[in-house]
Amino acid sequence: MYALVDAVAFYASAEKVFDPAIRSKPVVVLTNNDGCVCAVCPIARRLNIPKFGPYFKVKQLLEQNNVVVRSSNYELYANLSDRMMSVIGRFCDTQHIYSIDESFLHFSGYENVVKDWHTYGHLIRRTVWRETKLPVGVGFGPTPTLAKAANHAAKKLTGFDGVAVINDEASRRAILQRMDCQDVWGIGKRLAKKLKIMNINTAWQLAQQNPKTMRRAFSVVVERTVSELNGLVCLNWDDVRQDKREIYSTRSFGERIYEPTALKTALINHVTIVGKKLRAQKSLAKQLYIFASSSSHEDVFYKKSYMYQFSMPTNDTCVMANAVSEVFEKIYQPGVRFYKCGVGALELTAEQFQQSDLFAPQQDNPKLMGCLDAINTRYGKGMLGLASSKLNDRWHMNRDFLSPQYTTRWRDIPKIKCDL
DNA sequence: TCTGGGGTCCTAGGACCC
DNA sequence: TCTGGGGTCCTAGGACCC
Repeated sequence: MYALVDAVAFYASAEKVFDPAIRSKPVVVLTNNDGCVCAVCPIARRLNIPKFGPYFKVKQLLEQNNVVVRSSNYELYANLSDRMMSVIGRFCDTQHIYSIDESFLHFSGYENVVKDWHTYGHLIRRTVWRETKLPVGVGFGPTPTLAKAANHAAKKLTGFDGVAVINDEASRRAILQRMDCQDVWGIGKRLAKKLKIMNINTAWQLAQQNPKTMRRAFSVVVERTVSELNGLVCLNWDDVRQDKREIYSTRSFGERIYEPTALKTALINHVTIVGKKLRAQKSLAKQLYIFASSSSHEDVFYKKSYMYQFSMPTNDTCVMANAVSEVFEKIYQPGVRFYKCGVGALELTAEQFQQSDLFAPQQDNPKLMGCLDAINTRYGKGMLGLASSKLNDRWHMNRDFLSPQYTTRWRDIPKIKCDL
């Protein structure tokens, strides 16, 4: 049995944790630079605000309805996510954290431990709420895709109250018949449209298709989805949590930038993030993709990228920063209103298989990187970094509606007034 | 006045080579 | 006169997810 546990509108719910005054109000959270709406709490959902629609287009609607608007407070969300995940992890000995607010649980050998999945799901929900004040939905199913479907039912369909279980033919049918294809994990807008033409509208109808036919018509991914909907596990536990094959860090700027130093500083910061993620996964990159662009909404769209080949795979931030410096002139062009940039690590290999090269000019320094990571873990990120990442930080994001970092910054810790 | 997220995986198609 | 393959590498962009 698999379970998928995730938070209801996580970012919006996280904003409510330390601010009880807004718990009964409609709340939305914006993406980086306050660009789009990315989380809509259940109360605000009634206003039909499009998720990932640009903020400026719904600003008026939000104001008219007294919706509380917040910028993304990643420091807060990351910390609350850690707390939530550790509570959920107590309910199963194999947990896989799939995203900031979702985790899969794999129950193997629990037949005699858990008598009733509904009761167990409600226990998880109650415990997470009591200990973190975050509302979660819990879905159980015999495959990861069915657990996802049950989770969807738990949160979106009437009559489920936060927990749904697919554990026999009747429950599978009841839930899949009430779900659109597009609500199935792995079926997006485009595929749903094509399926509709074939007169496949509900998840149940999709499950009735022949997997081999679906493979021919679409891809192996759709074939697997259909099989999973029928209770055949295709995404095994190792697949679900296998290492990433690409690691990116990209970001748009708070304001357009023109200066080379500012752009270069931003790129070095991205390299720092990618390096850290690579080392966390114990991977090395053979290639580094480096790009910068103007806005795609601009009349003339400018984008330049460069694929850097390392002489041997690396996860050393200094080596990667040198690569950025080396190719920077090929990417920067004076006069361009730069809007976005980033780097990606590609062609990843495992650290344990590193082949050293006596004559390589490239100098990796794993000890230095280990020390860097240890210091930043201990004293907060950004405590120790490359000088070139601090030269000019005019490119920082806009976060006009930011809440305090209640749990990660001393001066933001909530104070309780006590008049005796 | 201006404003439009970020990450990962996959594939079609172009360029180049023999 | 008419015809002309296959592999590799790289890139841009599609598709999906949260």
